[in-house]
Amino acid sequence: MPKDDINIYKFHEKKKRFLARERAIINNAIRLAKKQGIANITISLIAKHAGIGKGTIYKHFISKAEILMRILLDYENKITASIHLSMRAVDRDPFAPVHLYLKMRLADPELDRLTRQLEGQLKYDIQVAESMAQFYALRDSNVASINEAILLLVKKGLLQDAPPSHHYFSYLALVQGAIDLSLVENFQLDTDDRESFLSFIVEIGTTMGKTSS
Amino acid sequence: MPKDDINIYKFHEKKKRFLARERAIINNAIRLAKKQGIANITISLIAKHAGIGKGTIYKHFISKAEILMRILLDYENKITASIHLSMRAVDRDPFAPVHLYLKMRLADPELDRLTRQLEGQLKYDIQVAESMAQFYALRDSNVASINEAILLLVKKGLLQDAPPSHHYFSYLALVQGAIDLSLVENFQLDTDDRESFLSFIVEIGTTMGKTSS
Amino acid sequence: MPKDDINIYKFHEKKKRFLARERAIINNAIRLAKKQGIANITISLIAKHAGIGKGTIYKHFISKAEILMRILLDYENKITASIHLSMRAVDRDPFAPVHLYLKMRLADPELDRLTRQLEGQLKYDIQVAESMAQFYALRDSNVASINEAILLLVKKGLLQDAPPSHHYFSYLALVQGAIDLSLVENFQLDTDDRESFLSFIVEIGTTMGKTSS
Amino acid sequence: MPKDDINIYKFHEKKKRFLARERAIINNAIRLAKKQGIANITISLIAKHAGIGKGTIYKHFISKAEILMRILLDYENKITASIHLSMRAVDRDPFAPVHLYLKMRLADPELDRLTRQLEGQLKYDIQVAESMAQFYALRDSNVASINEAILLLVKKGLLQDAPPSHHYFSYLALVQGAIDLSLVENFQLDTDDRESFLSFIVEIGTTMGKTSS
DNA sequence: AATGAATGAGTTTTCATTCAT
DNA sequence: AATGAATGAAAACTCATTCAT
Repeated sequence: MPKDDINIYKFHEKKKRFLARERAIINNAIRLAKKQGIANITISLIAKHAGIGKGTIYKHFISKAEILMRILLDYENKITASIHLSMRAVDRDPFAPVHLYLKMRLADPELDRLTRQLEGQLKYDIQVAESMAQFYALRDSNVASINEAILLLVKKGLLQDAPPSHHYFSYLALVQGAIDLSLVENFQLDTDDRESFLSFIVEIGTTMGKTSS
Repeated sequence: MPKDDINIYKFHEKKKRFLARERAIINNAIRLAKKQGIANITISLIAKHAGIGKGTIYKHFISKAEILMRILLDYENKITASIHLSMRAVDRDPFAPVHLYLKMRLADPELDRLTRQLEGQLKYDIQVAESMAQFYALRDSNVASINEAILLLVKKGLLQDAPPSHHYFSYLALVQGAIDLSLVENFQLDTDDRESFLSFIVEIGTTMGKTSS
Repeated sequence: MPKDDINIYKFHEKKKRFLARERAIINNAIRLAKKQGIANITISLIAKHAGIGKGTIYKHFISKAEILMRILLDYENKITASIHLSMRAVDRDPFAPVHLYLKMRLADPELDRLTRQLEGQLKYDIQVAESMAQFYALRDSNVASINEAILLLVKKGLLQDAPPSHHYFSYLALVQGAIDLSLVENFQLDTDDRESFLSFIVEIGTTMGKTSS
Repeated sequence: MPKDDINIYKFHEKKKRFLARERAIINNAIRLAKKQGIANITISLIAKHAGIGKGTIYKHFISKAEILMRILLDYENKITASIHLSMRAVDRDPFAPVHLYLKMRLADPELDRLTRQLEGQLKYDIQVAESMAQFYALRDSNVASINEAILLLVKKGLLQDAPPSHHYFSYLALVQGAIDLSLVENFQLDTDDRESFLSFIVEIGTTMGKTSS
């Protein structure tokens, strides 16, 4: 192997390791926040669980808020990507965007709830104001996409004629509530129950408001 | 007025002022937590907003966690009282407990959400473990009461025959989700919309699953 | 009873109660300090145990340090009085001052040790600097008295001819050490042992250095 | 120097500096406690005098009580080590353990007294209960060792036949008392006097109770 | 005169962030 | 580039002292 190739190879290896570490930070932050609450995680803790030094985290993120912000953005980005993907299938299945959106949100209920808590916390943090604006823009666009998809369903006579926001909000309320509910301890939902309960909600969510034609 | 009566009067005045301050602490804690997130409130801040000294707060609560705990318990107690009251009206209106419960939860959506966040945080705090157990007991009893009321409705043929928990969870999911949703900024719900949206949810909530007889 | 006499009586009653309260404060402060260490007593605690309000304590003492100071001074005063008394008996029993002094110190070992700790603490407190000076003057005079008594014993040939301070210091070292020792837990001295041990020390103390004539 | 060796060297350097800082914390805590009383030292003060930040102290000790505890344990450990060492010399000099023990205790009278005050304070601190148990175990073993040495002396006819605890307690009483005495200001002992006084006490201590053979 | 609620200065402790190695 | 020891701002909490009743 020529020397340059070796260097390029090494460079890519390095980059890969760097990115892997970044993921490790995020993933452990998420895991710990899920397990013991946002209020109880520290940079030290994340570093230890990610198997790296505390200082290294600051090579990847300029602040703790930035990490939390990143979790929020990653989540919304993933949903955005999924919506865009489903848009292409809208001809074959007009329900695809709505359906996929609901599925995405319910796929990891703990993460979904975590992000809502994060949003509530970071909203007041001037440090990440810019990223927050970006996040809101992203979500607005997602809402707009969903509304657009709903409008299409109404036009096709597949949904009752009502403002899209009505439909959207109803879905969302049910889904979001179901998520929170499924996560509260002491509600005697064992793992099986929880899964079936969430499936049941998806079912209701995707038929709610459908014209009975 | 005899001297003793004056003293009794003064004593009650003092007690009243003491309790008023306690309320001021709680209310300001709630107000601030609603406004800027649980993560961003401090004892100093609460004291300043309640117009009292930092030390005074510790005459009423032994720790910060105790204040948060109190908010949680007060809320659940209020709901408990309301349920017990509605139980008496169950002969005239079998839907009363369910209906009142939903109304209570939706009466102050921000507070409702706050309590759920508090629950998530205090769950891991050994300091208030005992109070937490008390809270869970309280809630369990409330859930049991609602389930009982639902069972009655099923027996009377007013609700579909399904496990009470199914009905209860569905209500809850919708209500809770609607609360969170109504509170998220950028969802372009102005005050009027929000009110009508929540009324709409109560409507759905109390008819959902009703037999079409 | 004439009105004036009633008033005088009342006045004395009041004064008596006032003084009793003062004693209650001091005694409880001592009791608590003995029981749980100087570092762990608060004004609130003393007030509660004395059965009075916190504020009342400040009618008697201008500060917490003043209370501690008072304990110190009371103790030294008591010793002073005792020495002065024994001085009168010096003709009949030339050992009386020395003997009584040692007995006084060993009468309440816990209190004796407490006062030595107090001295170590109050020494640095500017607030009570004046009282501290008074305390030191008192003690100096006591030391002088004892030395004088020792000198007499030497002159009478009842003690070895050595500087009085030598004798005094030896007594003191033994006594003080015995006190501390008798108070340290884990030294397996039950109450009986302790009493006999302290008596043994008095014995040694009063014979140490005696001429064997 | 090979790269690895450099790293090992650096690692040791770091570790050494870390330990040096720990010593600096302890030593300054001791110095300040001696100078102005335990009651008057704060973490801030220790940090300032050790030339480090407040937070750094908490890298070494989990609480203030832990620092004080450490002083206590260090002292008792040092004595333990010394006793064990002297045990080996017991054949040549049967008085060695007793003598060395007395010398150790008198070597730094201020520290000795400080530790006794610390013991009195930490006894009531639940936070360090475990370490306190360790401390008591250590001391019990030391007392046992000394008693053993005394028993040997009695058997050899070098000490009067009395329970070892009698001898031990007498030594201790004298030594401890001498320490406290030598530290009390206003007892007009200048540095020279103090030294000679303590030597005199060691002298008495090691001959006290000796059979006059 | 007695009280104890109120106070805030001062303390301990935490933890995000920096930076020398 | 990675580290973790060091930092100090900021938080929770304590308690001697004040003062209105």
